[in-house]
Amino acid sequence: MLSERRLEVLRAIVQDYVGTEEPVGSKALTERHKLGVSPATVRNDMAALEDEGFIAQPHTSAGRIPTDKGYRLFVDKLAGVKPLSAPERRAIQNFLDGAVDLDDVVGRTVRLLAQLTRQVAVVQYPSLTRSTVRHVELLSLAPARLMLVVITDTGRVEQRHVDCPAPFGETSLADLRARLNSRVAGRRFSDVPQLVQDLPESFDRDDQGTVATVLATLLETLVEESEERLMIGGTANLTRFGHDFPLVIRPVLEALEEQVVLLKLLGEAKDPGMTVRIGHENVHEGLNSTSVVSVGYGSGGEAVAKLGVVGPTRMDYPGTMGAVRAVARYVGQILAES
Amino acid sequence: MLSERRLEVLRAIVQDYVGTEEPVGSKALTERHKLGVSPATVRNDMAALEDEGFIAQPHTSAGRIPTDKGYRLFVDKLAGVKPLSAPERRAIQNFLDGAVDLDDVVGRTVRLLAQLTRQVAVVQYPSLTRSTVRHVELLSLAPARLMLVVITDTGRVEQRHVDCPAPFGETSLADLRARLNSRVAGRRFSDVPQLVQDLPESFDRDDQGTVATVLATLLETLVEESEERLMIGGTANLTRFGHDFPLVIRPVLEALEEQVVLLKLLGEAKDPGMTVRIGHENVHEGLNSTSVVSVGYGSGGEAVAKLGVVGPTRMDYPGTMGAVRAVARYVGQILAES
DNA sequence: TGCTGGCACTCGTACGTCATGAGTGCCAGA
DNA sequence: TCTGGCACTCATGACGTACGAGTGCCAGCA
Repeated sequence: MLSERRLEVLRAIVQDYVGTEEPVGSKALTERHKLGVSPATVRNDMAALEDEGFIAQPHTSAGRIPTDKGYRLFVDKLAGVKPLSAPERRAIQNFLDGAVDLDDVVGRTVRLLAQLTRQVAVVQYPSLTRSTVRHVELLSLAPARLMLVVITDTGRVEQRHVDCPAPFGETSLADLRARLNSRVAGRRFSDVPQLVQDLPESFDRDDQGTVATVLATLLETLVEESEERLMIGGTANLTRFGHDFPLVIRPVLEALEEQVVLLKLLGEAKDPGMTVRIGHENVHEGLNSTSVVSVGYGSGGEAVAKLGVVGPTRMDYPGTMGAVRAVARYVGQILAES
Repeated sequence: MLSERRLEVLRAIVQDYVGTEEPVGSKALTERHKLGVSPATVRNDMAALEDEGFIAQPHTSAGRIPTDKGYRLFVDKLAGVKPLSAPERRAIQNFLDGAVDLDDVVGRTVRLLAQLTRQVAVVQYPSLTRSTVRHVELLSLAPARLMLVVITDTGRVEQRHVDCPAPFGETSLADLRARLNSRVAGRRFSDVPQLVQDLPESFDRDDQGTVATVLATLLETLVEESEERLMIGGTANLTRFGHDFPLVIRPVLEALEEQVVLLKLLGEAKDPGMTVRIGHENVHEGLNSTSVVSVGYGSGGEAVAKLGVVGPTRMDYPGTMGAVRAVARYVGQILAES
């Protein structure tokens, strides 16, 4: 087990390195922190920390930098979550309050998060499957062509075209619309498949095909992965990655463009609270030199989606975690109000 | 006026520089192109081209690179638009045909354009004001709370909450919905303000306030600039900008994050055909080292929005212009079908 | 047993020198 | 008007050197 002081040394190394972006040596450490011991002692501690794999040397005669394992220990044991200041909190609320619709909420959230953390922000739209149905609308575009619009309690709107196997009258349409809504409105999306299962049977034979097609389209919109959407922002902050950034930035940008990768990234987080993935803990290779801080958010007690930031492993973890948590809370509030 | 051969020299310089990313000298030029004259002659031509401001030297003993003015001449006089190959065209069509809704169409278009041009792609959603209304839907969320959903012929869906000054009954709601649709369905959005102007008068006094509020919200969604949306992609291609890219990439990423800047960029293009803005021709400073190729697209004869790419001034103009034009055409087709 | 000062050693960085060669401008001659 | 020749410029890369930050180790001390 590492002694109290060695942990203190690790904390000091992480803090200094995050601040300066440069390997930190024993002398500089004793000067900037009141460790109460000499550089020589710190050197011994550093050697021990290096043996354990918490820090590393870029090259022989340089200072130490934390490894992923070192950051992990720092996040788990040595640092808390830094709460935002009151003015910051007020700014968040003011900024989010002006949103007019869901796209606007998500867009503002992304910008806010990117600005607060000075990193790349990722915000997932509220999941359909974890939301409840507010309304299902059916419109006739042509005799055998319908438009299906689904609206959730979180303000999300999805629409699909439906090509009917046979012409579908206005009365049948009104009928289907009414019955559909009476069954699913207010219910959770995940329950919809069962709730509508036997619906076609109660229609005229002529209309059964169309009803079945409509329902099939409805269920299609709920398929996991294809129903997920997200928005990213603050990519300009990638330029703050460090000196070696030309090599690092490309795979990160590529990863950020693949929705699938990002969804996995956010989805991986099984913990209902905040999740921090550091460097190689990220499965995706392109993100091996980044850390991801993510958390669920929701209008009620339950999370309907996730949001987070992607930054260099050398990031201000307490501050970032504080900002992510605070933003998630306010977004949840906004959604609940709408 | 520049002689025929000097123009030929400029064309050769542009082509070589775009290919190699390195300043091109007189000797290399005569070797790679059949100009029929010696390097010394080419040197004289180059000196003339430099006097006219079409090319420049990074430093004394280096080759020449085209200036913005040089590229401009190249685009205007020396190069055509390179049509895509048949397989490429087929690939475009196949890829776009799979889209399920407008978001999907725009998303696919962005990815396609980024992939074809290997540059950053920007696609604007069909403008509301230039589309026609397919349907307006009103839903009751609470006694004094409505949701307004607007659907366009291009498949775009916008929704807004409406807080009513007084409770609004189901029958009034159905009434308003029907009257609203009979007036505006199939009409152009830009005509909507006049078409609904006198609508409140025909309602009971109790409901007039609510009707007015609904109409105000409807008109709000049509306000220019706030109604515009767009999607970008292919930012990973920014890493192909060149050696000096760390300095260049940041302002570009920042510009790309500001919708306003991008909308201006696309909107600036007054020409109904393709527009090319080279380097400093872009008003926004961050984009001074980029070129923007943009073009309008639409379901009918008229453009409902624009799309384009942002890349280094040193880009393959004929190829890029060909790809942009082809994609715009196919997107127009897809929208017309939906 | 743990801390400290001292000391030799490593090695990345900065700097100055120098040779190389690509590329130019200019000029005289065809 | 084009061409070959020639002197000149200057960025680039290789090489050697000095510097200094930082380390590991050891002997001495509490």
